[in-house]
Amino acid sequence: MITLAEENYLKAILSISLNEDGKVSTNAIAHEIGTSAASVSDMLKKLQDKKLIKYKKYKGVELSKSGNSKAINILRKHRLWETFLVNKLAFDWGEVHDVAEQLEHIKSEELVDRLDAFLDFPQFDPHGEPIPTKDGNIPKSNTIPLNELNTGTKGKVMGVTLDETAFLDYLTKLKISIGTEIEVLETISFDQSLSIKIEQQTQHISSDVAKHLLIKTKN
Amino acid sequence: MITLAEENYLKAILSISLNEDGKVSTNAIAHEIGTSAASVSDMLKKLQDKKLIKYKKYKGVELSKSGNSKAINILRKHRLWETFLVNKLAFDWGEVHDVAEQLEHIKSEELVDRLDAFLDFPQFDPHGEPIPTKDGNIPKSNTIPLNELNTGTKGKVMGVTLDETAFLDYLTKLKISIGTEIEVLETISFDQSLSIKIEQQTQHISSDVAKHLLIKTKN
DNA sequence: GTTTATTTTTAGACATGCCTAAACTTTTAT
DNA sequence: ATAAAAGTTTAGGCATGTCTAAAAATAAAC
Repeated sequence: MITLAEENYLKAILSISLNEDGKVSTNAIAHEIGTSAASVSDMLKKLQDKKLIKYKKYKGVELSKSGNSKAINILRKHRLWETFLVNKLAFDWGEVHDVAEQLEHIKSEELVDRLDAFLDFPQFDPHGEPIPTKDGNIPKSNTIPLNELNTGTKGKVMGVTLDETAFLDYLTKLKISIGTEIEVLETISFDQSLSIKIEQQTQHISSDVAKHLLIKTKN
Repeated sequence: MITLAEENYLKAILSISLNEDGKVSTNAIAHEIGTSAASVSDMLKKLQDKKLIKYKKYKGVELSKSGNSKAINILRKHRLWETFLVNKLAFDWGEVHDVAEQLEHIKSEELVDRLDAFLDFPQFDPHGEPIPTKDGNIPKSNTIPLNELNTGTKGKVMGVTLDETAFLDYLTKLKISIGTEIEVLETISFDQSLSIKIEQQTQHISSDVAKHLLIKTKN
């Protein structure tokens, strides 16, 4: 039986792996989970014993085959529940993360399958993030982060890659949501910040914000 | 913060209180939860410290005001989730209990409110059991257990008061579900078993089964 | 009203998952 | 190439919630 804490570690390792390549460091996991490096070391030993990760002391960690499929399944459940909360219960996209963090640990394959069907087998969650399929595939969408767009390019916001209330609330303030049309007016080479046009208005955003916005360009 | 284990103890105490009156014994709780009396004793001390129960050593236990409202809220969540699973996800009524046992611990008042609205504020769950309202009221239905009906009486099954797979599967086999019309043909005084008519068929059931079937008589 | 049986509580242990402080590796800088 | 810095692991502790075995309190039986 896998515990709640173990599931959270697997999810954290997957989440870090998706953003950067190579082995995942103890500190990165500690930062992601909000715990001490010592606690992470403890847990890595346990996950190693259960063959959920590949781990050599001081050398970082990666998910094993079974650990990866478990982690992807948690991600799948998280994103399906977020979709449910927004599409069926009319939650705001900034409000759903914490509840989905709890719901993702409910154990019932039947429940997930039926929820998936109830939602009409969505491919992307309310933030535009791909929902892994039952067999572990992660749908690809041909989008690129806003900060990689050339000046003058127009496109549509297809998703965000950060699921934090503060970030999502800021987007709401900027009148940015899924589907919003954006044009890159200027990129400041000094700090990679961007001037963009949203609904006839000019806004200026940092590269930190831009890199978490997934854009589909018109071509 | 209330822990998962504490919630389960409160729920168990409430559940026992609803079936029999007077203080709840340590053994009864141990039996309900499936743990040892020693563990129950330990936990009762903790619940006492948190003022969730009224407890004197060796003298049994009852819920405090705040403990009662917390327990009723868990019951409310359990029954709302069961309703969701059956009405929206098309689960069978015998399959939902274990999943609802997990879902009932999700912490979000907003979620419960929205779920309630999404389900159109149901008063009874799929087993016919009353769903406590947000303010803690438990709706009454004018039903009586089948074993208390007089011979010759006709009525309709409005609910069951036992949420066990084996019991619910047996009912399915007898073709008994919510709404089924039943007539009491004969009661055997020796063992209180009953002959009943269901959909033109005569069946014989034990008093153990009959007492868990809630009937609304035609009058 | 004792004695016996039952129920309940305490005592001592154990697993999980977290912590801080100290020790040990690896990496970086000079 | 060695010293300093950064990262990681171990050691020892603590809280939660469980267990078994033994002690204490209550209830039942004679």
